[in-house]
Amino acid sequence: MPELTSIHKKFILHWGEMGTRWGISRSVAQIHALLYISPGALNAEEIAATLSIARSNVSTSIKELQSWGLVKTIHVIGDRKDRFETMEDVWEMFRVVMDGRKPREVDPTVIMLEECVGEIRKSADGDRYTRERLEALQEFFATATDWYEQTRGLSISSFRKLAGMAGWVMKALKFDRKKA
Amino acid sequence: MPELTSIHKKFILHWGEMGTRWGISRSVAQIHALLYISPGALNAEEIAATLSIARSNVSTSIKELQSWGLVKTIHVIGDRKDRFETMEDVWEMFRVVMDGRKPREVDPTVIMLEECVGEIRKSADGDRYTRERLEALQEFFATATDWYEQTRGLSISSFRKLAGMAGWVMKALKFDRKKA
DNA sequence: CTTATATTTCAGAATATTCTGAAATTACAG
DNA sequence: CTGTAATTTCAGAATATTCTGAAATATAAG
Repeated sequence: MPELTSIHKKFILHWGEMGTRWGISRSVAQIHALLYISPGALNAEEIAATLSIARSNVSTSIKELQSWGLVKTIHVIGDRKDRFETMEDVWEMFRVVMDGRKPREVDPTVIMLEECVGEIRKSADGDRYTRERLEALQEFFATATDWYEQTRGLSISSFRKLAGMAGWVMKALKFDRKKA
Repeated sequence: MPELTSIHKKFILHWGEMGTRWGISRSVAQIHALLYISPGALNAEEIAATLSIARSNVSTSIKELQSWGLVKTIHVIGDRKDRFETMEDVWEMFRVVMDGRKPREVDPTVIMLEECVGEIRKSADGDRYTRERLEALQEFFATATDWYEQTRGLSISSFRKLAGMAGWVMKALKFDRKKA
């Protein structure tokens, strides 16, 4: 990406703002956006120059993106600089992000809930209401996790089909309910 | 919630931290957690005292939770203070959050992508690569939105069934692929 | 080994966000 | 009306996060 067109800028800036809403720093999200629309891998200097951010910031941000599995390093013979690229497939990108967030956010929450519910069960007085609420949360996370595991491997086209089925199932269930 | 048990504290603190990772301020998330495990509606003073935060902070945070549709005001005769409660059903809670985030985050992104792709199509040179990448994003958002609309109304039990079907579909599709 | 190039680290500056407390506003009982 | 309780607003303090630039470290060519 030698020169950014106004469209490139628009996309990168928007992606950066979206990032901040999801707990991702502007630089990290902007770099990801830039790599996403770059036909070839870019080196750190290019990224820094294109986005007008410090070289060191690129280093740190790239490391974070790599830790998420979103960016890979490319080596080109005759070029000592590392080059970076991200995946083209949005669906894979989404899965990678989910896979990255689950162990950092979902798993610790599930553990916390288990610990809390476990303690309530042990105690004599047994805070009934809290227990019910936390168990409801546990069920939610169990369902969500289960669902994610079941669908993780689906291609985008399979997923589209599944969405169609979901609509059908929903209608059928509503019909059942009316009958009952 | 007159006195918080250690379990209550554990849950509230964890929920608060999770909030910060998802772009929700600690106070807002903690108040939500507190209301979630409170058997009855609480007034602002009680919330402030229980969580050791400023009364004004409660006011602002409650307003934010209300703007998301996560908290409702309850009036009790003989009590001039507003009381607040949140929904018990986690599934509904999730849907409300999704419904709240979609117009603020997904819709503007979809519009941005439409604008960008529209401009590329108009221009003579037509940045092929960028166009492909942005169209891929559009497809992703279209599928996700479609899927969400189809499943929005499902109960948690229907959703569990759907997850089972998804597993089945995935296997079937893998089988097809091998045959082809 | 020396030197040039590339990358990382990290202290502190810049920035952004959240929170507080005081003042203003609103709501309503008497 | 008047006075009191409740709520909201908002300027600035407190805090947290992000970013920069310089120094340290690593890498490899000559």
